[in-house]
Amino acid sequence: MRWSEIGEEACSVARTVSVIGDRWTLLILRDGFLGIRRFDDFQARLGVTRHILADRLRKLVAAGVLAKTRYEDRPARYDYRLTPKGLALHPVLLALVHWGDTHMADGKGRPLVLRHKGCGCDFTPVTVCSRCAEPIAARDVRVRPGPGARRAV
Amino acid sequence: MRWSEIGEEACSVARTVSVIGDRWTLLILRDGFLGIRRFDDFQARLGVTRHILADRLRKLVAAGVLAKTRYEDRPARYDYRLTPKGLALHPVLLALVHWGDTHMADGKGRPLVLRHKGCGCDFTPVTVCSRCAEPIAARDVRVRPGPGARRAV
DNA sequence: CCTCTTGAGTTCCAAAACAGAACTCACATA
DNA sequence: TATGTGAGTTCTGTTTTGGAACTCAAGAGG
Repeated sequence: MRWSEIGEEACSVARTVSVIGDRWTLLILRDGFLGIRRFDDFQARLGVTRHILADRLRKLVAAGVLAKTRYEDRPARYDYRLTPKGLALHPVLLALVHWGDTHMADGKGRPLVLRHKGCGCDFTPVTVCSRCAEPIAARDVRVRPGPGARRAV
Repeated sequence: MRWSEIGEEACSVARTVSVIGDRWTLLILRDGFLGIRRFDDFQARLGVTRHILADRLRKLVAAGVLAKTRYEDRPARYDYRLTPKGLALHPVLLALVHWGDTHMADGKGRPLVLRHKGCGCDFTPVTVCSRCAEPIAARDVRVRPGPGARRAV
């Protein structure tokens, strides 16, 4: 199967992966959430080649995750900022950060500390059930085919 | 920068991406959470070429996300199952599924429905603050360098 | 005994993606 | 006129994929 085909699968993970399932794309999003907007800033922070960066930004814009806006005329200058669809990826990034902090630590402590403005405390993200608000573990979830399924699980 | 170097960054996202930031790896994990364990089952479901699958499974085992166990002797047969470290990726997968359901839907409804055994209801995952239990939005989070940081954010 | 099947891979080749560096283009400043 | 900046594109050679066939060990069928 080709990369270009996986977005057509009847699976939300496959569709999501078709948009963000790339090392550079995930790092671009990380920097996007940290406030990076300009081409050269992404390039300098990521160390990605300019060619690949241009390609990934184009794809993220096409997917509606980033919006390219002209922030200056003469000379024309553009930046890339997260759309509402892009901002909705925040839980994904929080989950990645938390897993990395917990399972890929190097003994020097967390590279970043997250503070919740709502309560003023440093926090870690917790995934809970939308119905009962209890934390969810892998064993607590039963999966079954939904209306959009094409095959049995 | 090469793929092999990004795991050394002082960033939990980069370290996490160095392990799971690959289209096939994420789909392997998806199937792992759905109970797939054997080489040929992964291959048939994913449509990935066998040597890429062998490579990704090897890397996931090396990273401690999957464990390769002999489930039969004579002939020797092995399977791959999630370790506790791998099971800890569950929130990442839930976040990916939820984003795909919400933002990549094709109008046919959700491919999978998740039921929480704890309360017996179909649910969606919600990311909340570990301190105040309120849902977290991107705008509610302030990020600052932690003890493991190597540079200012 | 000989062939077929299953599970878990490995090997080979061509096609695609990538890294690194240099180059373009439009304007701005010294 | 020379230098710099932002946002890319082009060129070249190396890696990584995709696709298909092949290996190996053992059990099953005839």
